[in-house]
Amino acid sequence: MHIQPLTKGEQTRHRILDLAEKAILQKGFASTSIEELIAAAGITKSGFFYHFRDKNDLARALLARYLERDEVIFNDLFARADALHEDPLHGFLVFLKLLADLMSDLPNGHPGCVVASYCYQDQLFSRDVREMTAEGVRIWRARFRQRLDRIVEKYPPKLDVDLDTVAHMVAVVIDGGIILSKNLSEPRYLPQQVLMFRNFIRLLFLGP
Amino acid sequence: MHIQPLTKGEQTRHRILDLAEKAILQKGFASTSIEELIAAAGITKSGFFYHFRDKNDLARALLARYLERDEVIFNDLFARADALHEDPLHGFLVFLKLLADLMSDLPNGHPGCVVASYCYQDQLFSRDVREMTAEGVRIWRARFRQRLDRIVEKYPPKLDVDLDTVAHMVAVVIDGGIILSKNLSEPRYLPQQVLMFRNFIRLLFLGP
DNA sequence: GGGAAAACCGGACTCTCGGTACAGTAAAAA
DNA sequence: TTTTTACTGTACCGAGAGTCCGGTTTTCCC
Repeated sequence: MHIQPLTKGEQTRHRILDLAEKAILQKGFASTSIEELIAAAGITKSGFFYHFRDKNDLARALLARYLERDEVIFNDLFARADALHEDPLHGFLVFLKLLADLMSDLPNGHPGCVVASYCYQDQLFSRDVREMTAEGVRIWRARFRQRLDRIVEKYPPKLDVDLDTVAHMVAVVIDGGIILSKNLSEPRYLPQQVLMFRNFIRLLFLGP
Repeated sequence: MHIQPLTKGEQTRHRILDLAEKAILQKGFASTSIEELIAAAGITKSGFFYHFRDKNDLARALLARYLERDEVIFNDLFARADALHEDPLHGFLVFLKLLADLMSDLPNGHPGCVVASYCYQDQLFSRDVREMTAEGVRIWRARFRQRLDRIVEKYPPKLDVDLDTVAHMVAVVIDGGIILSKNLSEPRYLPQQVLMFRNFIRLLFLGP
């Protein structure tokens, strides 16, 4: 797997997406103007519309890139965790620790979740974009559900719980933690929440 | 405590706020136009600006009302829970059950959290509005922290946890659960998350 | 180095939105 | 009845949003 160089067009496209993502996570999609993006990117309006059909197309591209990156990040974290621990439960616990570490390392705190941001403005987007966010959440659930299935084979849970709900909770804690951190301007709250969820997993499968 | 009748002006003001809240939770603040609100409320633009100085003032009033209502709802739930159980831990567990029930009873699912909605568009609001959201979260934390302090006196936790982080987690689970439910259009996921958090509290203070 | 495709530029056009100003009026409260 | 309260009506403005088209430069590839 080698990295192929980006064409000039792809570079510009990524530059626009970077600027758009930052702006959208702070002001929302509607109040992020195309004009401000092209001004910051150093291109003209026509240049923008060469890359994106319309504003909704920008939203779609942004979300697609965000979901792809998430996939890469989580695959990497799981791979690193699995390399350290063969046991499914302890692998998962290590993963959560790595995740919390990753979030602690973000200097200005987590910039925000595009999916969460879209969810409070979903009427702005076309149906296919909304379906993308839903599909993204389902993929998350499936990924963690798979891990949990392997855990319960070896560690019967101390309480009778629905594993899909536990799998959902990963996303819930992250999205809720981001909101908490943003609201109180305290980046450390997010990793704290992840570690508290980790405590829950420990208690649930391992006990005190 | 008796309810005093609303003046006509207060009725209109509330009607505007109702419409604004619903719209803002679906489209975001920026794309909720004053024009659409007055059309739906059956008043004119002048009527709107009689009640609110500008759009930011609308945002402030909306948030203030939301926080006040939250306070009333949670006071009521705690009062009902405390009436059933004197014990702090079991009172808290009953509270969480009542909260989950309340959320299950919302026919179209939870409409959304104004604080969470504002958080992904905070650059749109004046400093005082942002400070209000932060203060709202702090009040939440203080409320739950107080309960947890009373619990630990009687039930030493099975793990060494920071109680502020546990207190934060109530808001985290609710805000994250709302996002989950909205994204997958499945209202039941939110109460499920609350009950899963309840499981965590049980395991933490009571054990399996 | 030449041609084709990719990557943009310039500018114009239409719409909506937030906000202002101000004069007047109906209805409710005192 | 008088005085607030709660609006209506109209007219206006500047800013900015999204869109479109015809042209021009830049880059890539042979």
